[in-house]
Amino acid sequence: MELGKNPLWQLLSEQERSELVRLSNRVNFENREIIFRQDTRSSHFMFVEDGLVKIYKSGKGKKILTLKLEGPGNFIGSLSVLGSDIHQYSASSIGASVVRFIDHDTFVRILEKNGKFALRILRDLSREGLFMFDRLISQSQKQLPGKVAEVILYFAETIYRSEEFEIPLTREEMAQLAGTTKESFIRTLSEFKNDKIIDLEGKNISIRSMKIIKILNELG
Amino acid sequence: MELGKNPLWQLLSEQERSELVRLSNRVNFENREIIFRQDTRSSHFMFVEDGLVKIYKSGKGKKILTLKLEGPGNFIGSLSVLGSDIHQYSASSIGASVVRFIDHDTFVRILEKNGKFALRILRDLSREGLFMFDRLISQSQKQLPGKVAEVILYFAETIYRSEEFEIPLTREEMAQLAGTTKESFIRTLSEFKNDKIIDLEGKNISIRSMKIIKILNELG
DNA sequence: TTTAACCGATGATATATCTCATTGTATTTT
DNA sequence: AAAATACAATGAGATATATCATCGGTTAAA
Repeated sequence: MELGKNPLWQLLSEQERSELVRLSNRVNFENREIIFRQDTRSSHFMFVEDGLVKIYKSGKGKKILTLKLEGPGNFIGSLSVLGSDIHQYSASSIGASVVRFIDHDTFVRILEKNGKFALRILRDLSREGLFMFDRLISQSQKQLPGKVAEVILYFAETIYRSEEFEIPLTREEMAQLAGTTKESFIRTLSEFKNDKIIDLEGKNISIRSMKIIKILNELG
Repeated sequence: MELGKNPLWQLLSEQERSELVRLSNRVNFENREIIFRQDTRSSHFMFVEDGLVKIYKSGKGKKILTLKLEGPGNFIGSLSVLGSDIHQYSASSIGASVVRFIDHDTFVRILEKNGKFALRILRDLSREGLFMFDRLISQSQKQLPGKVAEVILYFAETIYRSEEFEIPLTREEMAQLAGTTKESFIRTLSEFKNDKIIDLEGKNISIRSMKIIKILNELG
């Protein structure tokens, strides 16, 4: 997802776009490499051009909560860059990824000059915020089967758009995405398997009854 | 907090401001009156000019989660207006309040034309998003004493800026703000009272040991 | 190659919090 | 003024999930 191939960038003038390219740079990340770390200064807007990125927040103790996975064509960390000087969460690469780092001042200058573009970013950010709210509310209100079903559905519908996929995360990371412990997550996954709701073999999941998954997700 | 007295509006030209005033209207709400309801169409930007407004989301069953209370000088529901056509949560008045309703198209037109203003809104929205994330994460990770301490601190520091205040909510509403049940909330409040962390008399709370409250809030 | 660390899985136990029930008081409705 | 509803408080019991422990298998390090 090169800069320029995304409809988002169509809102920029040729000059703005070239300025953006000139004053930004692409960075390659390997599996599990950290892209930015919570509590450090946020100085750049970041745009995922390729790969998959994990956005997570570390709480008290060693508790980690994964907020979302972000694929190509999306900004990461914008909320922190705009709303705070300090990153409020961390990001790391899942597999190899490519991220474009855009200088803060450059981007802000363009936002100020180009209202249509700013409005577009505003809408994207709002949608992202609403999505995260729903996820966090799920984590505080749903119980285990609902949480696990939600994670499975997240991979099936949002990330891979397929009912069969290989998860690039460990069980513990999946648990962090669901807002529970790895033991509880594993147990519930096993129950899903025993109940023939999914096929499970290592990191490969195949949904056998999308209907039940959806019901569990809805019911909580 | 009249429109025009807020630094936010200084970013608008005289013409833009008068257009905004002309195409918007102030509405008075009484105690517990609903301002907008989840799952209805979101057509207006709303700006709290006076009073206090409760933002909440109803989940499965009759579970309600209160996201935040919003006072004068703040927008409500912008996330939904920008990121969705449908309100993703509800708002109701706590006590009497005054809300300015701003026509969607008018506001968007100004946002598009005035990048500085759009950027300002973008920053406000980001800050608001980050704040809500923290609250929701608290609700999913903290346990009772931490949750209750957080709510007390919220009133003391954000809403009233005083260590002594009268809460305009019932115990049940406070519980919804903490993300727990009314029984659990009441019990924990009583413990705080017995442990002489707070003085409690009906809806009047006075913090006796801010230090302990803060520790409980931090520790979760 | 041996050792160590990580990962997935499962059992036993502990515990925090929800649910249900009751009671008194305050507030609102009739 | 009486009845009905809402609210605050507290107890007993149920339950979901976290925590702790273990164990085989795999991967990475020494």
